[in-house]
Amino acid sequence: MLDINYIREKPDEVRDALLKRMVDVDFTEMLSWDKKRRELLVETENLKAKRNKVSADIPRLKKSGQDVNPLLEEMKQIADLIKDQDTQIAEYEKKIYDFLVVLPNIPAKDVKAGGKENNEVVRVWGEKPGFSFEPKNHVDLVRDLDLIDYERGVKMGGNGFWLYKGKGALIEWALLNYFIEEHLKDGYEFILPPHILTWQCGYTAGQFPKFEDDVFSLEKEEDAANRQFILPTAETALCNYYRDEILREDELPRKFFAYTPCYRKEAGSYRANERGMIRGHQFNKVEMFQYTKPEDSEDALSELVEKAERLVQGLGLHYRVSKLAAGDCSASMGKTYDIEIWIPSMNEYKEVSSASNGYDFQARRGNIRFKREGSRKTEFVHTLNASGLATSRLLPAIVEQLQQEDGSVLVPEVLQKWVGVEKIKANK
RNA sequence: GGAGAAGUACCCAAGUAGGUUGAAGGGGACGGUUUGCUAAACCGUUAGACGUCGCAAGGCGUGCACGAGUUCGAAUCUCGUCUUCUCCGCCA
Repeated sequence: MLDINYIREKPDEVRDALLKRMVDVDFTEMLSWDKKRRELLVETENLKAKRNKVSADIPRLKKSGQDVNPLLEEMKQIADLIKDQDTQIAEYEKKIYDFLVVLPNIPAKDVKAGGKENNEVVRVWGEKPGFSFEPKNHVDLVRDLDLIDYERGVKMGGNGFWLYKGKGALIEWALLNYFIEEHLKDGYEFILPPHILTWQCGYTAGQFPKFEDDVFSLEKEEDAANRQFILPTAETALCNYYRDEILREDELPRKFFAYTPCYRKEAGSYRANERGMIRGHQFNKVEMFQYTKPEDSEDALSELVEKAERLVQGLGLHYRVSKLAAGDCSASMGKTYDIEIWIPSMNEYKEVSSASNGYDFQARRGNIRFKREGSRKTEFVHTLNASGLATSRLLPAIVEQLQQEDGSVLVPEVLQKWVGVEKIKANK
């Protein structure tokens, strides 16, 4: 949620910033509602002050034997007036809320305007593997090596699902263990959150109300706040850990990570070139999350990117880091770096981690604040998240980048203690 | 799923024939006195938060789980919701 005070003071600045995301917003009408609301509010609060005063007087006057009936009559009218104005105020508030709630975050100053095409590669690690033979794509590789079963996955879950088996399941599990081990080393706290969340969680994270159609919802409850859905990323859960709480300065930064499967509808995003495990309705991910003081969030973002990079480096896979243009950042985020892994058969880099600074956007929605030592004021914290990492695209990258001429695949050294072998060979 | 009970500030907890409760009292925390230091004792402070007006000092409004309602006036009465606990049922 954007700060209405900021919009009030610098509407043009906010407008220009959102234009970088190609979102054109005219605040004129909204600000007129805001003005009207505050005028009404002042009036109504004065009436309430009077009501409070008179209501306190009444028992006293009664005691002294005075006739209070005319006063009661007058107060009745004031009560009606208050009620009427409260309703009007609520209407304005609703309109303002509806207007603001769908607006995305303001991009950071150093983020480029425009969409995807303006993303900027800031770093490349390793090199594209050169093959002296005809390399296979991951769909064939995982089938030949018996790591993934697409057909039976679809039989069980329908289109968009697969299942891991044997060494495939072991590699997947090894990846998760590897991530967990690294995050623990860095002092992050391990969380296993609920996989079903209330609507409020999605709201805080900034996914709702705009992107409700992207998640799997459970049966609809009439009461919006109690509606539940299956989480699309652990960020949605971790972002709500401190919802409606006030932290002490010395509690920050807070660093968490969580493992959960991620469930997404991905409606309409199927493309022929995304067969295999590039995009499915369910994938595994370890997610990092930080709550920081405002002045620390830039450094925290660097830390998260670095951590995610180190994980990929540990696997020995070629990747690059892109700084996303404003329009390609997700709605809640003001700055995002993607770590993209090389998938040889697709001749493309695919995101395996997205590290973002949400600044105070989510904190405002979730009312997550902190208080500085010795200060009475509260301030919003900053929230950051980064995948560390998503696995469903790592397995394809591993098998494709590390495939050998004989059709086998090398197991990255860091995973060997869990997988139990150095190389996966076809059974046949 | 069924039946009961409960939800008051950091914690515990009083408070129902609606009206000086702008929520008692305790604990804790913080400050002070005493002390070589600590403890104890004693004295004092402690509703936070949000909104709004104001250059400011400060004023006003809202707040007793949440949301509606009744009333001139609600922690207190009515309705709905949520959460927790106990018991029963079902079940991995």
